[in-house]
Amino acid sequence: MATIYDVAKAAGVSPKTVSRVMNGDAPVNQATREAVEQAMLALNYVPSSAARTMRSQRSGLIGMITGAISTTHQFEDAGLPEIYLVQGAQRVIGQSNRTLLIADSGGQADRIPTLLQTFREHRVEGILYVAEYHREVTLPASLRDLPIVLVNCFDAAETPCILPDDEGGQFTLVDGLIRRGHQRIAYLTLPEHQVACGLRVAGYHRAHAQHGIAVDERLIQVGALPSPTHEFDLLWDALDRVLKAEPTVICCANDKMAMRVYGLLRDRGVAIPQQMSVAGYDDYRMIAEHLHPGLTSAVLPYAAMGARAADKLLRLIGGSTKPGEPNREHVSAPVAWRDSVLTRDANVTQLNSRRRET
Amino acid sequence: MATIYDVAKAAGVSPKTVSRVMNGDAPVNQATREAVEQAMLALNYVPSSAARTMRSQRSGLIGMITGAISTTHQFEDAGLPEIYLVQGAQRVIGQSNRTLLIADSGGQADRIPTLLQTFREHRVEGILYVAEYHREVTLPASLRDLPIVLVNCFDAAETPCILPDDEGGQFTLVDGLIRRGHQRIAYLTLPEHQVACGLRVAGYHRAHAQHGIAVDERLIQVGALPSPTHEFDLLWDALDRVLKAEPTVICCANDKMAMRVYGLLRDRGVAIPQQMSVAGYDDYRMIAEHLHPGLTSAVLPYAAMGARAADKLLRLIGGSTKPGEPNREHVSAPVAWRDSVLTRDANVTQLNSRRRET
DNA sequence: CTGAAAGCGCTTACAG
DNA sequence: CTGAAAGCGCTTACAG
Repeated sequence: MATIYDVAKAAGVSPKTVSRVMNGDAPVNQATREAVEQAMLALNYVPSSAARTMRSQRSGLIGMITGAISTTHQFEDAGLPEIYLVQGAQRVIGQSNRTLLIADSGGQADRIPTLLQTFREHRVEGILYVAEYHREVTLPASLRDLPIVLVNCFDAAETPCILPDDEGGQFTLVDGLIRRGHQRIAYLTLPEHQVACGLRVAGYHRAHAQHGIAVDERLIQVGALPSPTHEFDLLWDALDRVLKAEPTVICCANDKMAMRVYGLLRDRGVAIPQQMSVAGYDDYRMIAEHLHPGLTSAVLPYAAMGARAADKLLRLIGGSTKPGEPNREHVSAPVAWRDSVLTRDANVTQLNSRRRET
Repeated sequence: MATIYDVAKAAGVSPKTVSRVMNGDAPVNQATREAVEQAMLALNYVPSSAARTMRSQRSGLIGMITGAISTTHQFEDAGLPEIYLVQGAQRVIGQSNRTLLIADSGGQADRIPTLLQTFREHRVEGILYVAEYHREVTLPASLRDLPIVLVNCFDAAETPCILPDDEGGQFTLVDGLIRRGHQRIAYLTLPEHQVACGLRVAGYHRAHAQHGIAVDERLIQVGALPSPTHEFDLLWDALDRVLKAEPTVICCANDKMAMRVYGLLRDRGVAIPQQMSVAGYDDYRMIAEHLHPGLTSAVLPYAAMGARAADKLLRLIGGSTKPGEPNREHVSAPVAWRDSVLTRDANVTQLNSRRRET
């Protein structure tokens, strides 16, 4: 494999000049440059990032660690759309001429130290630490010396992090429902210990308050268990309870629950959306677009979160964080309106066909 | 940051001895070893993979390239479960003490050369090239000099590849349906130009032949378009046509289509599975487990394919491919049986509750 | 605008 | 079982 010396010799210059042409770190005479470029092409020269890293002490590598990519699914379903998170991060990192190294804990927390060791051997310049769902985490103490941004999680030490705006997402959804003529809005929530649960319920209340509508607490029921065992039984009962409070729309904690609710409502002979509107959360397109009718859902903005996190990390590394920049950032997202929600009031503007609003 | 020299000095040995302790490439006296290990710990020593790579000329890096992770979704839905593929590959590669570098073409083919350049700069030892669906590809000529294994795709040059056994998967599904008392089995297929379509239809026919059942060709209809536009209209018509042939079960080209069929059948007042059984393909658990009733589906074994591909690549790199090893390997998978399929014949053993068979 | 020398931190090749 | 010397392929620091 050709080295910088081979190129230098072929072009009749010094290695340092070849280096200058590659890196553009100093002016090079046009003719010299062309000779070098020709030599590089002729020799099929590919610079060695190992040599570059060793000498410059900068690897150009960013590590992303996640148990998300492959949880064991014992307690949680695969959070597959988090791959959008990878995608968003990679775009930003690629633009900064760096490379993303991805490590997967396979859902086994005890593998994380090994993965971090690999990152260290590769001298990563910073780390993106991704959680499979919005939660609090505790970082291994060994991570304290590296620039790090948490994604979809936060810690007590106020490590910089990027979070979804769960409160705002549910607010936007419920606000939109009210604007479409709904007044009795049921909410089948996540298990109460989940961070997202409290935030979204708060958004649900804020939307009601803003429109001066009193909340009937019977409309809010837990619709999912921490473990998926007997999930359908629980959901069936929760659905029973909210139906007694006579809602016109049922908000579900996520799209998977909405999918189950579709089945249960149809078993009861309830037509969607004519007799009951349904909404989800996450906007997993694999689900939302293929359900019939299409599912209205609050977007969980994974790609944007990944991009924002990468951005923040690069600024941490570059030492260019803005003065008043908060450690915790929340990413907002619109609602994807589809046909599962009926606009009830004929006087309300027809907003109902596949449109997004913020 | 501590170097091997710092460790050597602290332990009172030569750098080469430290190297031997780390790599286990030669016997080291027990006492010496302990002194070295203690010094490494005390100095918080982390070896530099850049230095190691440069001197040894082996990077320990495997590149995975995929447009899959982030297609633009113009023509195809996100093939998100392919993340299982990453997971399967990473497990095997991690076991070989190597590190996986993942690059994402973002669905833009013109970005691939840049990504490959990055891989080359990092001196990857081999490449896994992943397609978003079972298809033929043409590799860039520049890839000819690197060990490479295609995953979910193949090329005319017979590059080693790992493919799903689509024929066998559909055979297993239809065979299982027949054993459960179904004789009139509808099949809503993929668009005909798709590689998987022909293979699966062949599996459908083989299962019928094996049981001596003549195939009514009206039962086979194309249920999806290459582009998702007007997909529901097409599916509605295709469903109409197969229903006229009076099936007892409808096989769908994939789980997403099955999800749409659930909705359409229910609009017609057809109960699943009491009046009509339904089966899918892919076993996307995010869909199959949350539909009501749970969807029977042929498994698309992404994790196994990733692992097999990594395995094959490592053998290519190590020069330890078996003598008669074929270039193309097909990965078989079972069917995940769930409640969407009714066992029709009371005399048939009850096989019907959430079991897997090969 | 260009170059000569040194060094990043390991492992190789050799010697004992 | 252990070590001294050299070199992997770049960029740094300096000089002109």
